[in-house]
Amino acid sequence: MTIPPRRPLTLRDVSEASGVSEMTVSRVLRNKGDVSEATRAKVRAAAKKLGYVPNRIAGSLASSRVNLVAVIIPSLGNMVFPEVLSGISETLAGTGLQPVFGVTDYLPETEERVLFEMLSWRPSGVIIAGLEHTEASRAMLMRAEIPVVEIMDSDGAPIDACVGISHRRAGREMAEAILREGYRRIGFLGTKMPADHRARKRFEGFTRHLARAGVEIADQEFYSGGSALKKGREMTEALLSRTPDLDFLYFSNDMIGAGGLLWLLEQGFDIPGQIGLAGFNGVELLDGLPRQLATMDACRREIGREAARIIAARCANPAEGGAERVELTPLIARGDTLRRR
Amino acid sequence: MTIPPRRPLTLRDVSEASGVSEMTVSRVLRNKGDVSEATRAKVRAAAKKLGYVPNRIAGSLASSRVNLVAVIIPSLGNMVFPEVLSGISETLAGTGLQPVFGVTDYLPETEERVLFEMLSWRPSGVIIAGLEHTEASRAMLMRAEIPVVEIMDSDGAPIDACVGISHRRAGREMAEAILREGYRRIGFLGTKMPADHRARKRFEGFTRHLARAGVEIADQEFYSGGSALKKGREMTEALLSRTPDLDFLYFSNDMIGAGGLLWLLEQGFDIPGQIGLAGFNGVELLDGLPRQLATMDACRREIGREAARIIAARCANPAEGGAERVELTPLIARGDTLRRR
DNA sequence: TTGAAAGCGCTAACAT
DNA sequence: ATGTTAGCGCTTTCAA
Repeated sequence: MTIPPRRPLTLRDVSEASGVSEMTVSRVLRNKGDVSEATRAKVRAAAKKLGYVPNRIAGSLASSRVNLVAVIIPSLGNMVFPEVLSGISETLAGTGLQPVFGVTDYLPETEERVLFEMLSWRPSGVIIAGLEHTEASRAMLMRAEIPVVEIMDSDGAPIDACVGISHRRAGREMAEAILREGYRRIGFLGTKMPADHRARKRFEGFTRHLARAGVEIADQEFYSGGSALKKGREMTEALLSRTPDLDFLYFSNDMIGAGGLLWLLEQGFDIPGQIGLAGFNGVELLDGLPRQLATMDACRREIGREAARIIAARCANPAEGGAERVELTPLIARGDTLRRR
Repeated sequence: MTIPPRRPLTLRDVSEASGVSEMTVSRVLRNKGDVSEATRAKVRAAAKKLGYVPNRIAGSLASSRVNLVAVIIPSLGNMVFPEVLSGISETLAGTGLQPVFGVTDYLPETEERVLFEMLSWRPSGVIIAGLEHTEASRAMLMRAEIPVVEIMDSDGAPIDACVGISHRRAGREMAEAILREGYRRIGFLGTKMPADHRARKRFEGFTRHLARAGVEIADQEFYSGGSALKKGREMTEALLSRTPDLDFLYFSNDMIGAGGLLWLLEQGFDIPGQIGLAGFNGVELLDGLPRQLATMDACRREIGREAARIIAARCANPAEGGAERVELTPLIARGDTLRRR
């Protein structure tokens, strides 16, 4: 019985154990170059027996190739980002590339720090949420000379590639749909998050279209922190007790929309006759509600997939392929809460 | 105006731009060793102006120190793991350590692959969900000579440290509480996931205690995939139409419990008189439901914090500190759905 | 307080 | 098909 070493194993250990040169061992373990079947078998056996785990730090330094893709998102707290991440993992799975996640909490300075931290590992690409970054962050991304895909949003000027939806347009289309159904006394419920640029843009697109039709938001309510479902209830109650004649509530996300819906149903409101509702995101959760909340699909998984596809393609062939711009089209799902006519 | 270089900047570039030796530049950027204030300033200015991002691959190879902590979890799809991750990030934030997440989809072979992948980056520690792993995974973890914390579960033999709750006990305590309230015709609703060992253990603890009291599960229903809220509804309906005399439903997670609760309320059931309900996890979402579902807090954030604390401590002082075992105590929250008496 | 030399564990490029 | 050599960009160690 051999005594297990106190230090991590190296190629040399496998080389000695198998009687094959380090270089050939390296080739076998990477499936690179021609190695006879006999040698491969010897090496594989030795590596397995020893429990050798290659040192990618050394490998990456030597080859100046890193199989990591940095993925930077604002939050894990709501269900929107996990789905984007799934789309990314799923698509990257077959490519040898590995996603590494970083979370910014919607703070630009944190984003900057996380980005610096990740770039210091010299990843093969970056997928980052949003188009708004600090000057320093933009500078880092531009200097990095690697594919960068900004996701979720297409209203603005991307650094490189971009996959997302237009939130201004999403807001506008929802406004159109609401007006078309004949609603006029419209309330808005959202988050108190100046740094959530996508929510802000939806709001802008929404109010702008209303204004064009001569309609103004009749009342609004904002929240931060806590259970979104509960906040949705509370805000809805507050809004309606202050402005009882509202005939429509536009929620900036489905979770608060669901809370509002539950509360209104309990109170015996006639939906969508007396009051209509809409949220945003198209989360799976809505399927289980007593009524189908109207919403707009944010194409989350699709965005993840596309972004990963772009990164993978650029990594496989760095020469070709310019800065792709993919604008996805989110469709309104009218559900049961947006059909007055 | 200088022409930006086509290759990533190195220490040497900063050295040349600042007129300070590479070694001293390295010291400044790491805040290590004594360097005069004047030199520091020169170096900092040069690094900032050039937009230098250190190469951690080279740094880690040279120092054989890596600031990464591998975090391996089964899924991001439900809200249980994101909260664990938050606890970890939060606690690691001040330590210079950086979490890197990997997802296994509840597949042992995927776990093995992800683990291998992560260990090849020579992380400073591993946090991994569960106590059940393949032989190869266990072997890798043991050879790695780094702190390993298995989380979420304490029913079993950990490889090294361990932070979690006893799911058998959680199941047993819920059974006790249900029986104590006088319920006897009990239905169980859960997931079709043989690899979800924690759900399995809760189920075992639950049925075992019932058996001791001479009670058997009257009926059960399992699901996989889809919106958990919706599945909760559907399963509840199916179960009650098959076995109408049930007086209690134990759901293996809060999301399906919430679905069941909503359906029962719509049908006009008297809760908790006619039928009682309980879930598991203590998710924030429950706060916004029309009634407070009884549940058991799985201490998710706390588990993340503790695990991170252990890793950080062991990294700071590798000598001392054996394999800590932390068993947290999940408390029953009776809510509105578990109080017949 | 600063610098020079050696080498971390691997792989590219070039032998053989 | 296999081996040899020379680094990758940084930090450790030792010297000045």
